[in-house]
Amino acid sequence: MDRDVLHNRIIREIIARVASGSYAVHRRLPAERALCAEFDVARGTVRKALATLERLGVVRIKPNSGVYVQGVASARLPRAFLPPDFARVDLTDIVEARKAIELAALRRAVERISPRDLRRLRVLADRMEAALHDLPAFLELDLTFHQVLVRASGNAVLATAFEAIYEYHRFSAVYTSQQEGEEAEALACHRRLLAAIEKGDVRISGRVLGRHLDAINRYSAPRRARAPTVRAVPS
Amino acid sequence: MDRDVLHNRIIREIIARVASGSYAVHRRLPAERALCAEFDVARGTVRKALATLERLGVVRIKPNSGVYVQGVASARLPRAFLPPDFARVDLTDIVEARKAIELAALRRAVERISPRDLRRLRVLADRMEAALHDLPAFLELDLTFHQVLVRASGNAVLATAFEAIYEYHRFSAVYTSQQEGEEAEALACHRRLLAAIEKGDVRISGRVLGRHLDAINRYSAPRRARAPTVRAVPS
DNA sequence: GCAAACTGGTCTACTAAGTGTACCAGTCCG
DNA sequence: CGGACTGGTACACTTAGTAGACCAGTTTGC
Repeated sequence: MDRDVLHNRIIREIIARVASGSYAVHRRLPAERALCAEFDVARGTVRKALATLERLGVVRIKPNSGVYVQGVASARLPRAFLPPDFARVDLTDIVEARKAIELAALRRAVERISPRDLRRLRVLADRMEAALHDLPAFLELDLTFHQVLVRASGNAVLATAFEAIYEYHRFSAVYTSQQEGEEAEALACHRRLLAAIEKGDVRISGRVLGRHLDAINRYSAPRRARAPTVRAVPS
Repeated sequence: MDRDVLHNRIIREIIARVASGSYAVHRRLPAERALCAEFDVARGTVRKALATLERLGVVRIKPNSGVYVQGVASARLPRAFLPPDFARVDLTDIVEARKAIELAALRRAVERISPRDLRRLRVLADRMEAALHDLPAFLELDLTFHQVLVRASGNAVLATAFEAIYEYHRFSAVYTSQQEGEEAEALACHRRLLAAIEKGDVRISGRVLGRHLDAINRYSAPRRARAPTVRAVPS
């Protein structure tokens, strides 16, 4: 029963944001005080996290100026800061698990989705369209879309399972090499899926979702398909 | 980002053990010092957890004698001590999620299970046979069997998802009313499943596992099929 | 170009959680 | 009946985290 200390959780969160691209390399992080507000945490706690992140080479701290992202690719990150067993996971594992959970959730969601959730999905699709040229934002909206869909199943157990593998999704940007233009196709998939759900069509919606998830495998850069650039070190 | 304090985790663990039947009602808990050793925690921490459990009505502390299980059925447990959204979960939700995850894992496991894991499963089946008349022990072995099976898939993402819903499994004893005799059938299922895996038969093993999980729904006491006896209270 | 706003760096006082050890007084069982 | 075991209590200590203040460089907007 080792304690999951607060500043370690912040470290993991920031690493995930860098890995997912939502904190871009060489850009400045939000100021310490802003991070405190976001995580609802004292400044000392954030500072402890940032100090560790600098030791790990994920960020560089410029006094009186800001904290700058160095990137996560070259860093050797202790296992504790990565999803469980990360070294042994590849993109197909993530897709396989997502398909298992999301397709099961979809079957229920098609029957019992609420008008409110349906509206939410539509709004998300619109926001994705607006974010077509901002990859990190697009990916985040994409994930949120899937999350809302799973919750719409009304099965809290499936939702818990989905949430548990959320970390892997965020890191999957590490494997993929999604290009401009592919977002458009992803968006179209979501629109088709949404339409099928609105019609209550289990078969079509299932097929669309399945193909959409399979497509993720195609984005993977072939040369390092099984070799993530983020390496875990023993400690 | 609220902190997950250590004594709360102990509270949850003990509640889960009571709910699953592994700590039987009216029986004595392990001594405080024994719990300390098991959880690798100081005595003050265990005592804090026990004090809360007594306030919740889950146990009764008899000074100089021991801590006795009162049961969890009549208790009103704060949400924080139950699996997420527990009030809205019924047995079919748990089975649905388990099927999604375990069947996906099985497909992989059939192809790539290691001799070591295969041996482990055989040992577990034997131990289940030995525990045929000790329901709590039997259920624990049952779960371990499924856990090993999922891990044998080699997909850490699926394993993470399975682990995340472990809490629900443990509480599913709350819903079920498994009787003597039904263990024998469950054991037979596991044996058949094992045989199919050894033959590398995806179809048969999948069908056996699917039916086995569906059978859980039949154990559910019909009169309170959707109404768990463990109630959550707002706080 | 300069002043205000903002940045990370430092310090202090405080609380809560958890460790580890020790000793007490009842209970239980061989 | 005595020793082992039980929960109850106290104490000194460490660590994590909170909350607030102030400093000295940077950045930025007027």
